[in-house]
Amino acid sequence: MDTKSYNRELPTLQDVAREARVSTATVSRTLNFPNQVTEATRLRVMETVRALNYTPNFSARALAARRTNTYGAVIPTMENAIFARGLEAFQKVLVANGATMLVASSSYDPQIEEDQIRNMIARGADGIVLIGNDRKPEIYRFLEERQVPVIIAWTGSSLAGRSCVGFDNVAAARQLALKAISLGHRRIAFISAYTVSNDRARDRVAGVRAALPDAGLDADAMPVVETKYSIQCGQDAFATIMAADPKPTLVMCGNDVLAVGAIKAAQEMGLDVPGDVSITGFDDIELATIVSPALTTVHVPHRQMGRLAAEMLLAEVRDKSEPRQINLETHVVERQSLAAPRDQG
Amino acid sequence: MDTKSYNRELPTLQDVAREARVSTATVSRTLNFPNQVTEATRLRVMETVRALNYTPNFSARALAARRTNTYGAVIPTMENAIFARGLEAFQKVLVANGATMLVASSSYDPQIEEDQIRNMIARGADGIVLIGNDRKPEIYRFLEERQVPVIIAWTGSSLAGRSCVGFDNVAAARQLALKAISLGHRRIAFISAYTVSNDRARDRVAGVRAALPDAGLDADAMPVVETKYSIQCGQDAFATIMAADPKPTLVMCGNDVLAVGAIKAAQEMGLDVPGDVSITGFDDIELATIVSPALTTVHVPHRQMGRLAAEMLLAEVRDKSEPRQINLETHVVERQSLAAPRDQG
DNA sequence: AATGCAAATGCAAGCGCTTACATTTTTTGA
DNA sequence: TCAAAAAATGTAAGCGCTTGCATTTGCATT
Repeated sequence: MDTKSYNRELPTLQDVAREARVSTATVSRTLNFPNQVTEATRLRVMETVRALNYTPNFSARALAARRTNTYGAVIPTMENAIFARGLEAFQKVLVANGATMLVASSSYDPQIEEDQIRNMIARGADGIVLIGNDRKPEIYRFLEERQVPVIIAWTGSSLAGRSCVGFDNVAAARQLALKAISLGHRRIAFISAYTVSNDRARDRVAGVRAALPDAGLDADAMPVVETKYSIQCGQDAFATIMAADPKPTLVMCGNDVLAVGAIKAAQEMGLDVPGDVSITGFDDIELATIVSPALTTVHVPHRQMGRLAAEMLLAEVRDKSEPRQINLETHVVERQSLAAPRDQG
Repeated sequence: MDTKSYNRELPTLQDVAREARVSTATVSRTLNFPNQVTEATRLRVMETVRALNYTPNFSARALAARRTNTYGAVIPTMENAIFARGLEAFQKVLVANGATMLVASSSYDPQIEEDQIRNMIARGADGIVLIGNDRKPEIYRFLEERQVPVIIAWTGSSLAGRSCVGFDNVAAARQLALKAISLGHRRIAFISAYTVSNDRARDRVAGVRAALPDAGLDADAMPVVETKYSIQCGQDAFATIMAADPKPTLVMCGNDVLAVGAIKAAQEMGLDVPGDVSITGFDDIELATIVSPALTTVHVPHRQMGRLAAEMLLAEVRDKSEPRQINLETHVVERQSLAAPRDQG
């Protein structure tokens, strides 16, 4: 026998059992349900565990227990701080409960998202967090078939009694639009992320549209440019929008990243923000306070969503608790990028 | 028997084997080594797989094969875009190779980092990426014992022949400092992250110190304030530093986030940047171009590091390739926050 | 047609753990 | 003090897959 590789073999639960002179069942129980075991046994087993430097093999545990203690999150991108923070909070709760997080990003691509979801399930995720409602029904069917608890985040309402934790994108966008209207804005344009398979983006546009009739405006007349989420795209979209005549007095953006791009573009065009044109964002990430003028935007409770998503998931898996729908508050954060229009044409 | 739960049972490899009239070994081979199997068999098996909607159970696979096809990354924080981007690139390569990423963040806390590392290993990560060299020797011993390949990222040099992919923090910081010195700066202060158990932070300070003698300055005389990485902390640290007399003409920062805080603080104090005081960053994240004045900083190849880390890890695990040490280039990005000092006192 | 060899397939033993059920030990209370 | 109940422990059957080795099949060669 090869001594070297022999030495490399990791101790198993069997080894611990033999050494501690108990059965493997007792070792397992000591590790998983310490109070089902006499104190004397527990001490002896734990001592052996330490002595052998034993660590349980999670694959074996998962296979036997039919549970991985792993929870997945499939997010659109890690590059936007808003998701990064949600994740950080999500992870914190999981770790505090002895669970592990699996992360994957889909780059806003439905096909990649589907692959990632299936992959996570194949890897035995006990539960999963997804962003937004929009995806093929068969994915939901698949998830139900596998009986994997799902939490839809970033939206306050979901269909079919699915759990969700988020906020009302329509209402939030509407609220911001109403504020702008009350300041006197009448020519409003919108830079949105692509709305196909992105209900959050769609809802935000819809929210602004919903506010327009209050000011006697035609909701359908609002110019909307759709693009990808990036600063550069925001810049380009802004240029497109400002080519119109008459120009809008306010350009609302689907998120802060686009808004930062818009501000940059405006400044490059020699326009004063908010003097010549107002710009608003959505999310309230750190960027919003850094850019100059600071962004008037909607504050989204990212950390809270991450934390609650983890708690709900754990509750559903461990305590078999019922699905819940949590709708959090958002609020408009007023900074400098939105002001009354100079000419109220 | 409960029909419902019976129906819920997922098909196993056994089921596929029975249905396709082959042994389980053949199904396994069809899935893992398709070219070891006749085309006829392969087609029949794959057809059955589809018909039964079979998905392999990763825990069982991992247990039997002694490999999880999972790779871990333990990073200080997800909230800094620089790590988020590295991760995104890391994941992309893994996914393209049929592997999965496990992520954990340590909040710059060595104890949490250690726990996370052990946890990832317990979960059977086939390889792991860590940021920087600084950690207890026993962690490295543990990793060696388990024979888990490790890649140290964010630094171009590592001890004991360990793999690394990164850049020379000392040289990069020195280069930036030299540029500042050539502009005429003599009173330089530094805002650093805590340097305990953070070799990158230490190296950056050391790099600036190394540049000072060139200008006939005393390296040890440079004021250094250590703090946590956050905009707020950068602001506070800047205030502390500017309380000195004479004030520095240049405040260099350990990363862009701190630098943005410093710029904010300067502006709140009514100081013009770079007129009254120059400020530099490190990392070159998006923030650096958004803040006004835009940051002069060191560009760090985050995406490339993430990509290479994944490739190296896969190579070490799958092809048993030897550890490599990759030292990437960095370069100074000149923007507006660094200029010649007004008074060359 | 017989032979030899390589390729394809099958057999069955685990991988390291959990857990239903059986057995033993301890506790309880009359 | 002793039987019954409760608590602790043990037994052993898997969980769903991979893989070394044995067997069968197909094909080229003689």
